Amino acid sequence: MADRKHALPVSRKEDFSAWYQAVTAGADLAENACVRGCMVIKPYGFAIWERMQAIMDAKFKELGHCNCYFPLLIPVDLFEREADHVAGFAKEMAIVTHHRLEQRDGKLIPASPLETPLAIRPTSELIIGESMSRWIKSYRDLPVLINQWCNVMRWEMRTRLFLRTSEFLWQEGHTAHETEEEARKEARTMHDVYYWFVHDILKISCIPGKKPDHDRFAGAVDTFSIEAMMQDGKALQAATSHYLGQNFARAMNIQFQGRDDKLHLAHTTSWGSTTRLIGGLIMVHSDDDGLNLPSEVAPYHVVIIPLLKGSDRDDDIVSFCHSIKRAIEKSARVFIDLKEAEAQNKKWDYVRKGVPLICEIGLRELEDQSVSIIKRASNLEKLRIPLNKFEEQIEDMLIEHDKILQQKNEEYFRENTRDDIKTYSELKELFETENKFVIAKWSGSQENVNLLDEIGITIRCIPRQQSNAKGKCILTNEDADMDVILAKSY
RNA sequence: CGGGAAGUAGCGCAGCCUGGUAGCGCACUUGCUUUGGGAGCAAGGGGCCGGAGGUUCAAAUCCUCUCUUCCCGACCA
Repeated sequence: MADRKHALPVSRKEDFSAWYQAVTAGADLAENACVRGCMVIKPYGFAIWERMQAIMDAKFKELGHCNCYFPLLIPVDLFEREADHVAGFAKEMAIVTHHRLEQRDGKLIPASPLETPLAIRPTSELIIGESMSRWIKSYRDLPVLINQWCNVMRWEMRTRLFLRTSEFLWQEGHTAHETEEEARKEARTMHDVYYWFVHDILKISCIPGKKPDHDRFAGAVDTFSIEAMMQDGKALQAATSHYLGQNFARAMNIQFQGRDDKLHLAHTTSWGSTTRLIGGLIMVHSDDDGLNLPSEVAPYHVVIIPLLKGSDRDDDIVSFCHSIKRAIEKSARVFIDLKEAEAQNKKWDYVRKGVPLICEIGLRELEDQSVSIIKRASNLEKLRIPLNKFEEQIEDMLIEHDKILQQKNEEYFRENTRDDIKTYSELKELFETENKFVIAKWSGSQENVNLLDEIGITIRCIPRQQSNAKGKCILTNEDADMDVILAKSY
């Protein structure tokens, strides 16, 4: 099919970055807003986010978390309480300093300065901790397990739709526990939840692991992440969970009276995942025809396009489309596109939108009660089957769709992961021409970590799954037995 | 925030050097034709050329400032 015309004007191979933008625009997911660094998430893109939310939210609740909502604005002096935390976020903080506009010479000028400037939340550990400190008196009040779905703002220098925008949507879970063990278990559990979501739901091959010390969340004791490989070989951090120790409890005075009658600081965690996951989906599963969506998060599983010719059979064709919808809607989200437009153009639009199964229904299908199907994940392979078979097979077809996406990505992941790079010079040489995931040994020493900076590589994580084999550190050549993943990252 | 490029109709671009009433392709509207694979012909609609200032009789075009986007760095989910 190499000679087939593709649905996008630019391929992954030609220009990955332009391709990414073409997929995003072609699927009508989002666009740049008139505000610097911010995006407008359009209906189809937001529908994907809503699917993600629904799935994760149900899982969080199943695990005992409750949703709530905290203010967008955080008094700046709260940040003075946690030194590492401020250090991490200060540079990208947006601050509200005034509360009033006045008109001067036809221009609006901020007028009344605030006594205490307010930060637009970059994350909510502090303001949630402030509440927790009042909620928690006794060990009987623990654990506190909460989550919020909201927006946050980080003033990034360089932005890209979904991957890095000044404002983005996310969920942030915050929990407080009686013991370190319990809090560590929570951070680990949520790390598992994210792995499940990214791997099992989004069908993205990824590595769960711990961040090296120099790359932890600002104020955390341990940070865990999910590292996924994009189709240009770069790593994308897909979700993180943190064990915060007693750092935030100390800063915000989250104390409780324990079983021993004494006062103790709580152990807290936080964990988050963002609309960046959509960027990850795009860069993992899309191809030169556009987006490709795993069924769990696809707004529509099946789109039916009637082929109408302005004849007296048109009504019959449309009713047949409704029969098809009724036959399969128990097992699939179905949309009949009745918009007056060229059927061919609609077809290519839905190809770009990554709809798993696109059905074209005209006179022929009406005559013999069959369905013509284009399988998005199988290089637009076409087949025609009787409606009753379609009804029987729809679930299997979606499972097959997901399997194809998963297998393609697994294969790519496998082919682009190297475990044979043993020395820094080999590493340097490799990354001069290619982007790969490299599994190598690291001593854990901060010494020579700057060598990685020089070649634009980072230690993505210390994978949870360790080989336990002995070897030499790729940076210092000392004996080392810890495996790490090295890669370029987004 | 440093280095580079670009902003002209919804999208992609030409025009700018050498100032003189704003163009092309796609998309959109209408009509006719076509019709199982991203249609053809014809007629239309849509832009004070990113914004502000300056030079000039006259600015899309020259000058200054500014905003935004894209690419390469640094920073980050």
